[in-house]
Amino acid sequence: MTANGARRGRYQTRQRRAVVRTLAQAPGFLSAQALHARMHLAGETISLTTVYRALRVLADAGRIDTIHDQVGEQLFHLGTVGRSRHLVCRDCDQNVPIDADTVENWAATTAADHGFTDIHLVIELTGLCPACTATTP
Amino acid sequence: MTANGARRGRYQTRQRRAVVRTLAQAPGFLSAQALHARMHLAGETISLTTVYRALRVLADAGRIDTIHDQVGEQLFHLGTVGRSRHLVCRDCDQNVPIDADTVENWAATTAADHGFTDIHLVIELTGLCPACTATTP
DNA sequence: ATATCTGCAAAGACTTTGCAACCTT
DNA sequence: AAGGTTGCAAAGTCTTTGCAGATAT
Repeated sequence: MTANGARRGRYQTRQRRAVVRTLAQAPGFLSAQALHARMHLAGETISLTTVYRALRVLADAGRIDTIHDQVGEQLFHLGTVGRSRHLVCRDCDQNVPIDADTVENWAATTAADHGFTDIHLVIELTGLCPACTATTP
Repeated sequence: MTANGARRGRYQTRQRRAVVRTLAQAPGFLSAQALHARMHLAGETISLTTVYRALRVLADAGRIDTIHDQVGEQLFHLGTVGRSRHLVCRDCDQNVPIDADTVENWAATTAADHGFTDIHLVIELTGLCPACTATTP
């Protein structure tokens, strides 16, 4: 949208390297705020603003996956293998990446059958993970 | 979270009826703000606060599906899991009911593979219909 | 009559933006 | 040197909450 968008992400900086490194060490998905907190604990010096900007650059470049938690907070995760989507636990937010080829093919086929183009599929699959299933009445 | 939660949704009010009615007439998913705007256009008098509260009541009661858009805004949709779904045109809102057995089976299988229970699947499939595809640059 | 709802304004949480100084190339 | 990047603070979204008055049952 902005002409400036194309120019972002050209320089390597201590902060951006740190963001990628921290993201790489994180187990699952992190919110921008959680990532920032984690970096601080690790002794990194970086502003929340910069974390957000770095994440946007990474997202624009397709280097990270993003999903949203139930409150609408964005969650980020490094390393995208294909267009993996996620299965999220409604209780503890634990999430598992899943292979969505089946649905995506279905979506593409279905849409094409009706002559629709420029398909966009939003899918949210939630449930209770094994642990929460056990502890829920 | 609040013990008060259980007491919500007991009274029928003009505003809540209007929320449900408007939601029922909407083609796909709407954000709280969009719903409020739509209601205003329709001549309804209701505050944004009340829209949010009504939506929460409906969501708590399981009467609406909620997902999140790409910016993290919550989107609501009356109706329900497991029913016939729709393919919606992003330009003209025209929608075609589609058979979602394939995805639903996929969802159930995938979730079960990971030990998840109480599965909830929300999908929104949009695109440009033949007519709009033709008239769009 | 009483518990629930509504609306306003204020507060909260997350994210983005303006701008001067600082770095990377 | 040139242009992207950073950090701070301020501003912007979307959403929730406190409270007094209005409303549903």
